[in-house]
Amino acid sequence: MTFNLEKFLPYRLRILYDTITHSFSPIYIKQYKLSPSEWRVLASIAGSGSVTAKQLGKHSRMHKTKVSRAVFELSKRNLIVKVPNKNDLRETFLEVSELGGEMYRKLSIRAIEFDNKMLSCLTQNEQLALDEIIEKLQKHAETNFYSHD
Amino acid sequence: MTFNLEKFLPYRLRILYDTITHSFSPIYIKQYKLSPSEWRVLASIAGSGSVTAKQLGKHSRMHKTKVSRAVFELSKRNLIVKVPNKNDLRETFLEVSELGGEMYRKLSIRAIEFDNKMLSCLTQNEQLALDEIIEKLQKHAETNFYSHD
DNA sequence: TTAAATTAGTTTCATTTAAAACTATATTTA
DNA sequence: TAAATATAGTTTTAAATGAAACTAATTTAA
Repeated sequence: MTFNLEKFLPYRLRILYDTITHSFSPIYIKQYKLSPSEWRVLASIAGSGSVTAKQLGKHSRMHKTKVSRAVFELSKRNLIVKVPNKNDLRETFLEVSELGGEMYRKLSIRAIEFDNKMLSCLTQNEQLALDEIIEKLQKHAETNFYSHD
Repeated sequence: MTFNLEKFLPYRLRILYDTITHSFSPIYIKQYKLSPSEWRVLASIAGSGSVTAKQLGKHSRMHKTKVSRAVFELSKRNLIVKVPNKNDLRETFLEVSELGGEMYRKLSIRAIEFDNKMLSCLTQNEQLALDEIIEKLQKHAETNFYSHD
C-alpha cells in the first residue's frame, strides 16, 4: 500500500478546518472586532454559564496564555465579568455580561445560519453520520493517542 | 433553536484536528526533526514528483513564507533539491532527494499505520461515509464560502 | 522595442504564539 | 502549625507567523 497525503486524515482535517473557519471568521472579526480566540472564549463562557480559565482552556484546547489574553480583552470591553472564587482566590469564574450576552446572541444566530448552510450539502443521513463519526474519532483519539498534560 | 458551540462544525473540526495532529506529530518531530510545515512540504513534494512552491502552497493551503522557509530548511538538509525552471527562471521545481525519499518512505509507513489505527474505531461503512462527507464539505466550502486569493 | 505591470519566491518587520519564569494563593506533609 | 509543594493565572522572553516590501524574472501594452 502506497501512502497518499491527500487521503491522510490529519492533512484532510487541517485543510477542511482551515477552509471552513476562514469562511466564518470574517463575521466575528470584521463585524464584532473579535479575534478567533476571543470569539471562542466568549462562546464557551456563554455556553457554560460560568467557568474558570483553566476549565475553559482544557475543554476548548486553548493554551492558557491565549485564554488569559482573550479574557483580558473581553473583560476590558465589558463583554465578560470576572467573579473571584471566594473559596479559592487563585481562580476566578468567568461570566458573560449583559453586553457580551447580546453580542453572543447576535453572533450565534449567524453561526447557526452558517452551520446550516455548510451542512446543507449533506443529506440528512450524512449529517447524522458525520455527528457520530466526529464523536467516535474524538473519543478514540483522546483515549488512545493524545497525551499533552 | 439555541446555539451549541459543542456541535458547531468549525469548533468541532478544530478540536478534532488538534487532537489528531498532536497524536501523530511527535513521530516526525522527535524522530526526524521535522516541523509540521516541513513534514507537509516533504510529503507534498514526494506525492507529486515535482512542484513549484506556489503550486504546493495553494494546494496544501500554506502561506508562501511558510513554504519558503520549509523549503529552505529541507534543502539545507539535502532532503529535497531545487531545479530551476529553464523556461521561467522565477520559479523552481522542487523534488525529493535520495535522502528525502528514504525519510519519506519511512515516515509514510508510520502515517499509514497511524491512519489505520485512527480509523479503526469506525466501521467500514463509516470510513467510506467519512471520505465522501469530507470531500463534499471541502468542495462545498470552497465554492460557496472561501475566498482568499 | 521599451516602459509598465505582473509574477515567483525571499526578506524584513510587526504581530501572534507558546514556553518558561513568575506571583499569589492554597494544599500537603514533616 | 511551618516549610515544601502544587496550582491558577499573568508576565516575560524567544520563536513562529503573516503582511508588506522587496528582488529578479517575465509578460503585457504603448
